[in-house]
Parts: sequence; structure tokens; C-alpha cells
Amino acid sequence: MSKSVNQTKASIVKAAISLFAVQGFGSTSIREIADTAKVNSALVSYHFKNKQGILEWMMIDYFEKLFTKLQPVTQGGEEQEESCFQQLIDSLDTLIGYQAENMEVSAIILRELSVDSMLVREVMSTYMARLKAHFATLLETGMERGEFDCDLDVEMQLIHMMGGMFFPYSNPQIMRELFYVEPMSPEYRQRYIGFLSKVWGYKLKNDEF
Amino acid sequence: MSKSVNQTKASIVKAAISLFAVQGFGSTSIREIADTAKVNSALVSYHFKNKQGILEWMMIDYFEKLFTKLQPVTQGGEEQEESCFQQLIDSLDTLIGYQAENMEVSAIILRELSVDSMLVREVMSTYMARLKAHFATLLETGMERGEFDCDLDVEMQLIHMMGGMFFPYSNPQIMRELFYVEPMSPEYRQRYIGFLSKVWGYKLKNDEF
DNA sequence: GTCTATATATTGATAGAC
DNA sequence: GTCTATCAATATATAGAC
Repeated sequence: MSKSVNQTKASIVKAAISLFAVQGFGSTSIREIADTAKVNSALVSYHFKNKQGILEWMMIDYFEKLFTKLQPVTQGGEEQEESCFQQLIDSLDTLIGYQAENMEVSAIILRELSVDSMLVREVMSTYMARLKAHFATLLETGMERGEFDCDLDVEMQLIHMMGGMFFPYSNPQIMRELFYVEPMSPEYRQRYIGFLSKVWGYKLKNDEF
Repeated sequence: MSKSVNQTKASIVKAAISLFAVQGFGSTSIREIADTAKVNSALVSYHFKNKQGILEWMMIDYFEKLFTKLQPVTQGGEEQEESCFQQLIDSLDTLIGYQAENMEVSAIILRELSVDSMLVREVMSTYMARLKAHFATLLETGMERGEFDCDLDVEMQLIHMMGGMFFPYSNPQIMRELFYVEPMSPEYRQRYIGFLSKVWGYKLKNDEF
């Protein structure tokens, strides 16, 4: 019985992550990755077929693990279950925490999602669509239940919400050098969730005031 | 008297923009740019020194023109001048409009700002810092004047605001394929500004209710 | 699974003629 | 400013031994 993930394969991925993160996918060569991982460069082709194969593996692994952590939305009818507001905050917290724990991969993926390729389109139509659906469901059922303000454009709320969640992990350098915050730290996560709770507190329906 | 910007130089930039946008800076070669621009590849080195030189030219040109359009904040003491809230909305509208008019370059810059290089650090410490200062001033003076809710974390508001503004232009593909909106269109701009006005309307101090 | 060796193509960049 | 010609470096990818 061998290790579930090959040691060489793991070290290639690890090296690729650190290189892609600082200099970008396109500016990184297979040889560079192999050297950093201290493995023979031919092994990259063996394990991943080509450079894009590493990125593909990285993206799938990232999203599969993410969806393991995201609790499915409880839409069930009756009492005692969590409010949509609470579920929303929990989901945001999970997503932010996950991005913080995987800063480099998060940044790589968000960056590479802005280029045009077959791989990107596939990730977009599967994982990103699933992620959007998750938050859309929360927002919509929350509105049906009267938990949220129905006056606001739902799609715009989603866009604004996603922007707010992704941006700090898409451009951590901006966070660090411009705002002097470390998006990787638990403090940031807590601060951000606190901020969101407060902002949305204002948007809850009247009886919340 | 010759043209202020060399024709060849302009066509190289134009070609580089379309290539960088779809396949990324690192995955684009000088030859590819030259071929697309239908100019000799040696001219790229002549006009821009190297590939990074094109990106540098692109960034400087982009930000210089942006700051031409952004109205300086009027902090002056007395009446009759615009409210900070209105100035904020105006600035956001300008920035969003500018990004929409320069979709490809906006996406390229936001993407490349997430890699680590000397150029990026310089752009960050000059232009991005200036942009942050612009919005920070608006928010802070607005709070001093009692136009905004002072309970909210200012820095977090800035971060969230920037995220919301940049994200759609950083990842236009997500907007198109996930939300079915075209961030380049004037409709989107209007819709987004309308949304923001409404959201912040809730956060204005009490006498606004 | 890992290595050596290598084929083949592409890269960025420049020297020098026009 | 523009071109041709070219170099040296580096790229990806594979065949075949171990």
C-alpha cells in the first residue's frame, strides 16, 4: 500500500504553487518548478502531462476541498434551524477562512480565472457556478422568509458580496501595502465578518431594528 | 512636427493589450505581439526596451489618464459645495466608467498587480496609494461632517468598496458567464451605481431616514 | 516511478545595413 | 525608425534505459 498522494507529485505541486503565486503561471517554466521541487524535470510531464496539468490539478483539489467545508443550505420548512442570515455569515466565514488558509492557491486561481482557456471555462461552469448558486440560494430563501431587505437588487448584492470576498485574496499585495492588513490572519477574518454582520444588520427587515 | 505618439508604438501597445488580456503577460511573446501588430519584432525592443516596458507604458498611461478624470476632493469649509456622499458617488461612477471604457487594460493591470515585481511595487506605492487616498479622504471628511455612519470600520469600508469596484473589471469573465451581465455596458455602470447609492443610503446618519 | 539524453521549437535581445 | 539576420538561452516534450 503506497501513499495516497505520491511524494514527488506533492512536491511538484508545492513548488508550482510558490512559483505561480509570485511570478504567474505563464512566466514559470517546468524546469523552474522541477528545480524548486528538487525533482527531475521529466517527472512533471509524467505526473501532470504538462504545465497546465499542474494548474488543473491545483484548481480541482482546491474547489473539491472547499465544497467539503461549505455546509449545504438548509432549506427545510420548520423551526429551530439556523436563520438564513446566520447561514450566510457562516458560509462567508468558511470561504474567507479557506482562502486565508490557502492564500497562494486562492490568488493563483483568481488570477488565472481572468485568462481565457478551456480549463478556465470548465472551472467556471462547474465550481464557480456551484459557488454562486450556494450564495444565491441563501440570499433568495432569506428574502422569501423576510429576513433580508427585498428592495435591493439580488444579483448586484451577489456581485458585490463576491467582490468583497475575493478581492483581498486576489490581491493580497494591495491589502498589505495599501491597507496594512494581512488577509491571511485570523484577525482579518474576524474583522471582516464583523464588518459584514454590521453592514447587513442595517439591511435586515424592520423588526431587527 | 511628428505625431505625438508614434504609429508603430501605438499599434504595438494595441496588440499587446489584446494579447495580454486573453492569455496573460507571461504567456505572451514579443514576436507574437509584433506579428499581431504587423510590425517587425525588433521594433518592440527599440520602442519599449523589452516586454515589461510595454506593460510599464500601459500602466502609467492608464493611471495618468484616470487621475485626469477623477475630480479632486473639495474639502473647503463652506456651503453650496457638493456633499461628500455625492462626491463619493461621482468618483465611483468615474472610476467604474473609466474601467468600463478600458476593460482590457483594467483586467491586465489588476491581474498583473497580483504578481511580485519592482514595477508592481512602484505602481502600488504611487498610483494605487493615490487612489486609496482619494476615497479615504472622501469617506473621512464625510464622517467628520456627519454625512456617514461613524460606527463602521473605515478601512474595512474602503476595502469592501474597492473590492466591489475592481472585481467586475478584474474578472469580467465571471460577470459574463456567471451573472450574465456585461460590465462594459453603460447599463451595468448605472445599475451598480444605483445599487451603491441605495446601500449607502441606509448607512447615512439618522436624519436621512 | 525515476532517470539521462536529446530533439525540436521558441524565447528575448542585439548588431549592423538601410 | 525600420529592417534582416542571427545568437545564445531557454522552452516543452519524449524516447528509452534502469
